[in-house]
Amino acid sequence: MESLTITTPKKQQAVPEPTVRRMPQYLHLVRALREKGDMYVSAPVIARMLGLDPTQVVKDMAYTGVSGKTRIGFSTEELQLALEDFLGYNRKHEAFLVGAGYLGSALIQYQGFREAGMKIVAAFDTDKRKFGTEIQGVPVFSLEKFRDLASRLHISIGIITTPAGAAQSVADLMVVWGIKAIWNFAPVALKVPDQIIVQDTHIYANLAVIINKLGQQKNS
Amino acid sequence: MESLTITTPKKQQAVPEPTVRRMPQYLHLVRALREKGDMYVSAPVIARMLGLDPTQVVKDMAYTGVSGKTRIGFSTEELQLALEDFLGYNRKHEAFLVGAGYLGSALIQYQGFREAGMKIVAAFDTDKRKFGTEIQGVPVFSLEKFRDLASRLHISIGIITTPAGAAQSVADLMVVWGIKAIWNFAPVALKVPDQIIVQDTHIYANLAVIINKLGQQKNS
DNA sequence: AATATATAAAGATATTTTTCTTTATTCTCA
DNA sequence: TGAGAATAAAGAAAAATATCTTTATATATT
Ligand SMILES: NC(=O)c1ccc[n+]([C@@H]2O[C@H](COP(=O)([O-])OP(=O)(O)OC[C@H]3O[C@@H](n4cnc5c(N)ncnc54)[C@H](O)[C@@H]3O)[C@@H](O)[C@H]2O)c1
Ligand SMILES: NC(=O)c1ccc[n+]([C@@H]2O[C@H](COP(=O)([O-])OP(=O)(O)OC[C@H]3O[C@@H](n4cnc5c(N)ncnc54)[C@H](O)[C@@H]3O)[C@@H](O)[C@H]2O)c1
Repeated sequence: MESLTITTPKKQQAVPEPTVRRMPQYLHLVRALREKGDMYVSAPVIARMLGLDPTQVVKDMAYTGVSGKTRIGFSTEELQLALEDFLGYNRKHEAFLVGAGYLGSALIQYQGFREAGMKIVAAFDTDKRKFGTEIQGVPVFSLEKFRDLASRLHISIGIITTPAGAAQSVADLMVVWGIKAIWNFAPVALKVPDQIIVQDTHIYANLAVIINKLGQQKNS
Repeated sequence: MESLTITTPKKQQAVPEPTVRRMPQYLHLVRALREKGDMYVSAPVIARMLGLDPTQVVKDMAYTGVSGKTRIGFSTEELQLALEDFLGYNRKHEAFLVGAGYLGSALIQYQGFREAGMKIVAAFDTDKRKFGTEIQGVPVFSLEKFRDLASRLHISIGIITTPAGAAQSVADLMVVWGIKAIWNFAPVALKVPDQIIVQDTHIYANLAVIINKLGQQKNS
């Protein structure tokens, strides 16, 4: 099978993940600068504001395709457009969220995602009392409805904010319904087919880092 | 100043951050295994269940101080205790949360943190309507009260879930009040003194990774 | 117009993290 | 009791990432 393909298809650029993770920060900053009226910004300035290494900023900027002017910096307008394009803020991805609890509600309500390329169009739960309700205009359905809706609409992202015990079965469902990427907030390792993108957001992990550093500081 | 110290103090072990971030996953798994009645678990088994490399699991386990038995694996009881100790789940850290909105409420309500070494003891906001209310038994105060309470209690962690615009000023306050670590959920880069630990949880970054991967998949 | 300077960009190096190899132990099963 | 097999542990190699260095360019200043 492998030997039949001419070469590995090679994703078009393969931007390093740490770079991708920094992109939203750049965009946030550049938007603020433009609102302030700044026409240009240099990599060293960006670096200082975000606490990064200047050359790293230059390297990251290279991935946006924007070329800076020596001694002037990058055009903020050009940068903003390039970053928005890079992050896919134009082509809107639609998402389903399963588990309309506290965290799920926070995500649904959050305006930021709308202008960030993702729109949560429906939520699902197993709690009867939530059926038919709305969270910021987003309807909450019974999980039974999921199949029907997902096949009709073109939903690419599935968000899991159910308790840990239910996460795997929800993921299995999402795979069946044709979801392309799963954004998982439950503290479990999901098992899904290779082609499905899984992004875990383990809030615990961040807490662990904090507590570990606190402990280190104490014993030094 | 530097030249006076014999050598760099060298934190006692300096566990790699990726290792620290995996520790909660291990603990979650080991707890589940113990409940199931398993007395031992081997690194390869853990690796398979969490989708990790077996030798990486072995290396991570080494940091807990637990020694495994050849052909048997690690004692689940020993592992659980060691992981809990490593993650500081025993010595309880107390935290203040500022910004009792949607996300803040979700964090406060979340039971998981209580058994994870951190207890949110009070929340603060600028919205008058929230003063005097409680979220799952955690009182919400005016931000004015912050100083007074923080100095009396021994609060080591400050959680910021305010809008981005208010985050820096809240961080400044936290520094003044003697907070040791800041857990920041607002999408901004905080400027604080060196000795203050800052952990950013930029939910945007995860979304960026998903959308980037979706885009790559499409163009391949 | 000439010079000094800040900058982008490309290349090289260093560091961190993961994966691969090897070795030795000890438990299981014949 | 002994051969075989699965494993932990330590070391080496590889990969990914971040930092440092150099070079060339364009711009503001004199
Ligand atoms: N709240 C936080 O701050 C936080 C932090 C870290 C991790 N998490 C994780 O996020 C997840 C949700 O946390 P939460 O605090 O919002 O919990 P929650 O109890 O408020 O919400 C869970 C929701 O999922 C629904 N649900 C349960 N089983 C379901 C199923 N099989 N299908 C569909 N819906 C189902 C419940 O009815 C409920 O509405 C948990 O896995 C938790 O570990 C939350
Ligand atoms: N909700 C999410 O899913 C999500 C996702 C990513 C990032 N965030 C970030 O988390 C933060 C909070 O988001 P949210 O959705 O909970 O917003 P929210 O509006 O629900 O909550 C913000 C709260 O902060 C309070 N506040 C405002 N200014 C304050 C100040 N100076 N001091 C103290 N309190 C103040 C408000 O009264 C409000 O209660 C934002 O910075 C947002 O960008 C949220």
